[in-house]
Amino acid sequence: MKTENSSQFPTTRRCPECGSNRLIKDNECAEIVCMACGYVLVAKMADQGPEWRDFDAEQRAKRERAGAPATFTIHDKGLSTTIDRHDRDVHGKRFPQGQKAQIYRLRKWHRRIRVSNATERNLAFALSEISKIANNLNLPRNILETASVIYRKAVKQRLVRGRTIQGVTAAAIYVACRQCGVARSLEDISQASPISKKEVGRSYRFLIKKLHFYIRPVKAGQYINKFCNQLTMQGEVEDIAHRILLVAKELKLTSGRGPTGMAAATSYIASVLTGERKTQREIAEIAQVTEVTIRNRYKELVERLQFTIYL
DNA sequence: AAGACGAAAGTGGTTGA
DNA sequence: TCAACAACTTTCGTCTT
Repeated sequence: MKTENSSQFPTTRRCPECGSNRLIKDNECAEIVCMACGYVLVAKMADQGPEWRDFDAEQRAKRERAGAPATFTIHDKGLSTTIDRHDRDVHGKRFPQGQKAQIYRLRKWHRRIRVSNATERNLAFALSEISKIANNLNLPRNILETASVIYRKAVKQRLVRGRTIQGVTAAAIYVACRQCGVARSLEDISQASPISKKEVGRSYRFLIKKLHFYIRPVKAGQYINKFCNQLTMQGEVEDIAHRILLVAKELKLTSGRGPTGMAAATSYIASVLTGERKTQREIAEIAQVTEVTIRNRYKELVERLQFTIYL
């Protein structure tokens, strides 16, 4: 089972499958997984903690002082002041009649000004869209924040002009996933939004080009984590799949091959080797590749690995 | 009957002229 | 812009368990 970037999940919850309380939160895959049997309690969870961390009491005091953490997911970064509805001053005294009307007018204009110009309206709409998609995919908070920052950059550089806000928001989410190493495909994103896969891809390429982002290709290893979890396979299977992948890399069998196909094939071999057999179809469905691709990778691997496998 | 295998033709993306 | 190309998909018949 993966350990780096994973943390013991501090909870009294137990695995419904085996009853173990050894649950880990895998931030990379955004999942809560049982260490004992590999059961996925929450596939694609939402991170509910604050996005800042404190390392000592002093830091905590400093940060808590400011109230809610500043967030990029609300168009004014959540820092807006509102004039409340109770017609009382700071001392709790009621306003005199004349002042009441004045306060009412102030409140009205304040509300109007908050979402005033076109850019602000655009942001307000887009950021709610981002939240919607992230919620649909149950993505952790940091992805939401990252996507929001990316969208703000896009707006700032006037990149949204001429394309749909929803298209750009979907692309921003995808960029955020890639940047944070969370394996989510264009397909996943397009299913969680009203945008087609093609359009998300187009906006994505446009964004990384204009914003000069460098996105590392998704590693097959990230997909192994995802697939093994979704197939609820033992940690051991995942571990063996990783080892097979490592050998495959050394033998230069991975270059030019799709990472999903590679991950699917290694997961398949690992499942066969451990006796926890999954069918090619099952894996193909999760990995969104065809059985034929799994077979092709599998064939190449077995041909070259038969003398190197020492599992 | 389900799963695995593989051939053949088709598709979409990348690369280089 | 276009052709060549490799990877991948779809389809379908056959073999194996």
